[in-house]
Amino acid sequence: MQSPQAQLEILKRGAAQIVSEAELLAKLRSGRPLNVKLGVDPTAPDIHLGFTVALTKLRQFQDLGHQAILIIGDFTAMIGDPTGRSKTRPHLSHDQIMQNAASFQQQAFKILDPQRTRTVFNGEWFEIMPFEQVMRLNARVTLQQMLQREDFKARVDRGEPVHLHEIQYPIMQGWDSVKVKADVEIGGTDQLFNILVGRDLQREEGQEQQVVFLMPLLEGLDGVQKMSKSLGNYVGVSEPPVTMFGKLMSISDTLMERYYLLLLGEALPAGHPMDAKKQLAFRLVERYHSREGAQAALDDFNTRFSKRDLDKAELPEFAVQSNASDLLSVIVAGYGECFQLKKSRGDARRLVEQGSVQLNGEKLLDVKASLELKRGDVLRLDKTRAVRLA
RNA sequence: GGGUAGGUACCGAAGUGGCCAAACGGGGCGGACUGUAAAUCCGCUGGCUUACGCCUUCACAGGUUCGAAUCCUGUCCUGCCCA
Repeated sequence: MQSPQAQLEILKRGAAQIVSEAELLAKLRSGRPLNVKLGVDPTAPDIHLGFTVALTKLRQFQDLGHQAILIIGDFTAMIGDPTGRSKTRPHLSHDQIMQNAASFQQQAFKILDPQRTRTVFNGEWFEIMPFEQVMRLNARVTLQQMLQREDFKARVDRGEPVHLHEIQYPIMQGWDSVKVKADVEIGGTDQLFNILVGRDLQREEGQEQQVVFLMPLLEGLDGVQKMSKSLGNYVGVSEPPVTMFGKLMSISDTLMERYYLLLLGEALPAGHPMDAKKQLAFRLVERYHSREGAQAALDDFNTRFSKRDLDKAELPEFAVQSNASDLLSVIVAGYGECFQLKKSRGDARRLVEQGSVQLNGEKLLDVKASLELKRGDVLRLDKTRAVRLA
């Protein structure tokens, strides 16, 4: 094992804030494996790259000999973390949450070392917690503290509702830390308050306090808001190689620099930005899939976009129904069957009229023109989607 | 519980009896230009329709009216002030 000082240097890389470094160093000096907690609410079945920033850091702790404690917030997910949210989260059923949790764990272990990971569900203690204890924990946090939080404050200022169950969230997250005797809790910078509550509760319970270990939040594909499923600006780790590659290629140059730092832990390489971007996409696809998958995605990207040669690209096969002879029906069916997208005939008409739809490279601008489709024809639907007729 | 202001399309927001499928902004999508980048310009953005037009929508349910997002009644939800 590396010296405490050396470990600290490695761990600090990429971190946004640590409360405090001195405490962390002291814990590292104890020589025992530290309990490093990372909590996640399985509100969605997929992990996206934003969350991998914290997971990657947790893995780093593991590699240094520490114990990861992955808390699956099956109970807290029903409340929904209000952090950074401008609205109350919708309620999820417990069944749905457990399904999400299962696929979540599978994906998390693409990054974590299962040998050094303990997974716990917080429903284990919250489902049976007596109300008396709930009250006692609530006595630890003041209304003023909650109102100072930017997310609640903004909602109050805008005259939007803040529900009481939402302000329970930090307390619950803090109690998780007590239950697992966390030495360190990793989270995004928006988790500062929640993690600090954990420290309070631990002290109250006579435990050693956890170190707050914050990672920067990763911006989503739009480059502005943080990556989140609900904003649709995410890259999921279980998305197919070609999709993942494509999404990464669409980011802006400035965002690419962030991704290099937070996802690869490196500086942006010199050279043409596009080459750097291809390299970024390649390496991330390789990490979550395979080298072959990454190579195939790169090749596909090159033929489809760099060479604009749709004819040689891998495209989904689409069998046109004999009764769907008009162009709009073909387009709508193509979106539905090959891309699971619901498009209306109006959407399809717009695409045609605006010159997005092409047959073998020729724009089809006339909605009502008679169609002569044959096997092997390439029908381009929009910038990123095309099908081959079967 | 009392008073009061509200609930409009993905979001914000105008509209207070017909000219409203509903201004405007954001977001999104498409085209041109590119490196599936950024910036810029143009177009589209409830459903069906080649089109005329038709259909469903302005919290929900009823009602008044030739005609309702707009008026009335009830219900649900939210902010603010008072308790």
